[in-house]
Amino acid sequence: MKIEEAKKELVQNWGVLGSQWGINRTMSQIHALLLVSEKPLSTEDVMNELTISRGNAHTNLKDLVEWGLLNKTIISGDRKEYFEAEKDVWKIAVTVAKERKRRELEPMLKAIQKLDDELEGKSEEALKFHKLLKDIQQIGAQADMLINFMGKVENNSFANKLLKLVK
Amino acid sequence: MKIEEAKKELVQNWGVLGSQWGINRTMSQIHALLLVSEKPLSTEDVMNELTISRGNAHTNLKDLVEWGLLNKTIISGDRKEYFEAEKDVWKIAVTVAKERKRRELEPMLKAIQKLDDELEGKSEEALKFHKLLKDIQQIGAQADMLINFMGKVENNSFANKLLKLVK
DNA sequence: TTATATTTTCAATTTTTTCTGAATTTACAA
DNA sequence: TTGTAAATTCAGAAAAAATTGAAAATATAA
Repeated sequence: MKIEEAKKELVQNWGVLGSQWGINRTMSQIHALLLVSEKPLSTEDVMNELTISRGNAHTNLKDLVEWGLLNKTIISGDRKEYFEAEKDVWKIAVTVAKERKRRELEPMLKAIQKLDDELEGKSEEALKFHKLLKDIQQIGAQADMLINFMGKVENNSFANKLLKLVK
Repeated sequence: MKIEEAKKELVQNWGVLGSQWGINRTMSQIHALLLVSEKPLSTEDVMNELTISRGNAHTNLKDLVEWGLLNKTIISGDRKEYFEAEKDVWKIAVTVAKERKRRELEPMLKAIQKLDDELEGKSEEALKFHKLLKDIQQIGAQADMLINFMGKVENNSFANKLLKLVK
């Protein structure tokens, strides 16, 4: 298989995976496209590569920058903006984990805390429900620790420690 | 806040979280409903609690059983099927992680393996792309180890080891 | 400045996903 | 068996999400 074809397939697969995990397919595809691109691409390049509209390309590029997965770059003598992706897959994983925690998990955990604070009654049912809320929070806290740890170490260091942990 | 109201809110929040992570909102809500329910519920109960149609309730209950998050139970002298949820939040987390890995991550990793196997050329570009594929696979392998480990230990044991790891 | 290239916005449209509800099938008690 | 309650299916409807494309705003080189 030619490299161009292989890259196209990766972009497709990445798009599918994203959509299964609640991330807009185009956004994942743009991310993959820039991940495999040797050089920064302009909005126009992205439009052409993925055959999508200007508005769509623009919105998703902007979102990816907000996620911290892309950077804007300037090419001197060129008026256009260019985008390039973080290429370190470990860093990408950490960034995505942190962002999803911040955007989606944390609001949920806050809501649970609020529920627990406001919960009335001392019935057995109330106690069970309280325990459920605490259990969910505990798992949230563990995920948090894990993500923080991931953010602090390099990939290989994480792999080593994980290996020891598993044994 | 009354317990019934608190439970309803949890069901709503759970639904939102699910939809953000690519899981149909109704499915998450049904799961939460059974998670906070003191007793098994029938399809009819679920329809009434969430004000959804029979078809919708049926399909999502079936899917939840396939995910391993619900069990069918029989109440003697009653012709209806009842459903009850696994209540151990740690086990739920492990089940969800395993299922998502099996259904979504593994197909992606297989596709990547295939791409790598079939990749032609020894150009610098090809080597870089090859490295990218390997890096993605490596992270997949780490996620796999982590999930397996989670499946083997209890929640508190995991928390302890994680704590040591982080230090 | 000014002309124009580029970016941004967003109402309307298209696509995808989810849901409904009635018809069909299946399972059970008598 | 037979009658009926419950489970299952699925075509069409509704809702939600994504996308388009053109108009407006902004930025830059000359």
